[in-house]
Amino acid sequence: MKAKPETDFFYMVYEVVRLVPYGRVTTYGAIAKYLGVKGSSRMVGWAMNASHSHHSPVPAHRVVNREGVLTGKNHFSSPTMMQELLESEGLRVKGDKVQDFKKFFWDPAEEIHL
DNA sequence: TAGCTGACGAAAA
DNA sequence: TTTTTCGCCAGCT
Repeated sequence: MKAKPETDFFYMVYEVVRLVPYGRVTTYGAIAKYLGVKGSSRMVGWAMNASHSHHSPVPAHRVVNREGVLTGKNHFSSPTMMQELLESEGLRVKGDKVQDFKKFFWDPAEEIHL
Protein backbone atom coordinates (compact mmCIF):
# COMPACT_ATOMS: atom_id res chain seq x y z
CA MET A 1 0.00 0.00 0.00
CA LYS A 2 1.57 3.19 -1.17
CA ALA A 3 1.13 5.92 1.33
CA LYS A 4 0.60 9.50 0.25
CA PRO A 5 3.98 11.20 0.53
CA GLU A 6 2.39 14.59 0.13
CA THR A 7 0.16 14.16 3.13
CA ASP A 8 2.57 11.94 4.99
CA PHE A 9 5.31 14.52 4.76
CA PHE A 10 5.34 14.91 8.52
CA TYR A 11 5.36 11.16 8.97
CA MET A 12 8.34 10.84 6.65
CA VAL A 13 10.18 13.39 8.71
CA TYR A 14 9.49 11.39 11.85
CA GLU A 15 10.88 8.26 10.25
CA VAL A 16 14.07 9.91 9.15
CA VAL A 17 14.59 11.44 12.57
CA ARG A 18 13.89 8.09 14.13
CA LEU A 19 16.54 6.55 11.87
CA VAL A 20 19.19 8.82 13.29
CA PRO A 21 21.67 6.53 15.08
CA TYR A 22 22.53 6.92 18.73
CA GLY A 23 25.10 9.61 19.29
CA ARG A 24 24.43 11.20 15.91
CA VAL A 25 22.59 14.36 14.89
CA THR A 26 21.08 15.71 11.70
CA THR A 27 19.73 18.98 10.40
CA TYR A 28 16.37 20.19 9.21
CA GLY A 29 17.81 21.02 5.83
CA ALA A 30 19.31 17.53 5.49
CA ILE A 31 15.95 15.94 6.15
CA ALA A 32 14.17 18.33 3.84
CA LYS A 33 16.75 17.70 1.18
CA TYR A 34 16.38 13.96 1.64
CA LEU A 35 12.64 14.30 1.19
CA GLY A 36 13.18 16.42 -1.89
CA VAL A 37 11.76 19.57 -0.34
CA LYS A 38 15.04 21.19 0.58
CA GLY A 39 13.39 24.57 0.09
CA SER A 40 10.89 23.75 2.79
CA SER A 41 13.35 23.32 5.58
CA ARG A 42 10.95 25.17 7.83
CA MET A 43 8.31 22.53 7.32
CA VAL A 44 10.68 19.97 8.80
CA GLY A 45 10.92 22.00 11.96
CA TRP A 46 7.20 22.45 11.86
CA ALA A 47 6.80 18.71 11.59
CA MET A 48 8.78 18.39 14.80
CA ASN A 49 6.36 20.73 16.46
CA ALA A 50 3.53 18.57 15.15
CA SER A 51 5.36 15.52 16.50
CA HIS A 52 3.93 16.50 19.83
CA SER A 53 0.56 15.39 18.44
CA HIS A 54 2.17 12.26 17.08
CA HIS A 55 2.15 9.14 19.22
CA SER A 56 5.53 7.82 18.17
CA PRO A 57 8.46 9.12 20.23
CA VAL A 58 10.47 11.23 17.82
CA PRO A 59 14.05 11.94 18.98
CA ALA A 60 13.76 15.59 18.03
CA HIS A 61 16.74 16.31 20.26
CA ARG A 62 18.90 14.79 17.53
CA VAL A 63 17.71 17.39 15.08
CA VAL A 64 19.44 20.74 15.10
CA ASN A 65 19.83 23.57 12.68
CA ARG A 66 22.62 23.84 10.15
CA GLU A 67 24.89 25.52 12.68
CA GLY A 68 24.44 22.70 15.13
CA VAL A 69 22.51 24.95 17.48
CA LEU A 70 19.71 23.51 19.57
CA THR A 71 17.16 25.91 18.17
CA GLY A 72 14.21 23.84 19.29
CA LYS A 73 15.35 23.19 22.84
CA ASN A 74 12.75 25.66 23.98
CA HIS A 75 10.04 23.29 22.77
CA PHE A 76 11.13 20.42 24.96
CA SER A 77 9.85 19.62 28.42
CA SER A 78 12.73 21.69 29.66
CA PRO A 79 15.04 24.00 27.70
CA THR A 80 18.00 22.11 29.07
CA MET A 81 16.54 18.70 28.43
CA MET A 82 17.70 18.68 24.82
CA GLN A 83 21.26 19.42 25.80
CA GLU A 84 21.16 16.80 28.51
CA LEU A 85 19.88 14.22 26.07
CA LEU A 86 22.60 14.97 23.55
CA GLU A 87 25.29 14.88 26.22
CA SER A 88 23.78 11.63 27.42
CA GLU A 89 24.46 10.21 23.97
CA GLY A 90 28.11 11.13 24.13
CA LEU A 91 27.80 14.43 22.30
CA ARG A 92 29.38 17.61 23.56
CA VAL A 93 27.10 20.60 23.85
CA LYS A 94 28.48 24.01 24.61
CA GLY A 95 26.05 26.83 25.09
CA ASP A 96 23.24 25.25 23.06
CA LYS A 97 25.72 24.38 20.32
CA VAL A 98 26.89 20.91 19.37
CA GLN A 99 30.66 20.69 19.42
CA ASP A 100 32.22 18.83 16.51
CA PHE A 101 28.80 18.95 14.97
CA LYS A 102 30.25 18.19 11.57
CA LYS A 103 31.76 15.03 12.97
CA PHE A 104 28.49 13.86 14.49
CA PHE A 105 26.42 15.08 11.59
CA TRP A 106 24.33 12.30 10.07
CA ASP A 107 23.06 12.97 6.58
CA PRO A 108 20.20 10.62 5.55
CA ALA A 109 20.79 11.42 1.89
CA GLU A 110 24.36 10.14 2.31
CA GLU A 111 23.79 7.29 4.75
CA ILE A 112 20.55 5.99 3.35
CA HIS A 113 20.60 4.73 -0.19
CA LEU A 114 17.05 4.77 -1.40
C1' DT B 1 -12.11 34.06 5.50
C1' DA B 2 -7.64 36.11 5.38
C1' DG B 3 -3.32 37.04 7.38
C1' DC B 4 0.66 36.04 10.51
C1' DT B 5 3.91 33.09 12.57
C1' DG B 6 7.37 29.76 12.59
C1' DA B 7 12.23 24.10 15.73
C1' DC B 8 15.57 26.96 8.60
C1' DG B 9 18.32 27.58 4.61
C1' DA B 10 20.33 29.69 0.84
C1' DA B 11 21.19 33.55 -2.16
C1' DA B 12 22.10 38.39 -2.73
C1' DA B 13 24.20 42.78 -1.44
C1' DT C 1 33.91 38.30 4.61
C1' DT C 2 29.32 39.21 7.24
C1' DT C 3 24.57 40.79 7.37
C1' DT C 4 20.01 41.11 5.38
C1' DT C 5 16.14 39.53 2.72
C1' DC C 6 13.29 36.12 0.50
C1' DG C 7 11.17 31.64 0.00
C1' DC C 8 8.91 27.29 1.90
C1' DC C 9 3.90 25.83 3.20
C1' DA C 10 1.18 24.16 7.04
C1' DG C 11 -1.09 25.40 11.31
C1' DC C 12 -3.13 28.88 14.38
C1' DT C 13 -5.71 33.35 15.66
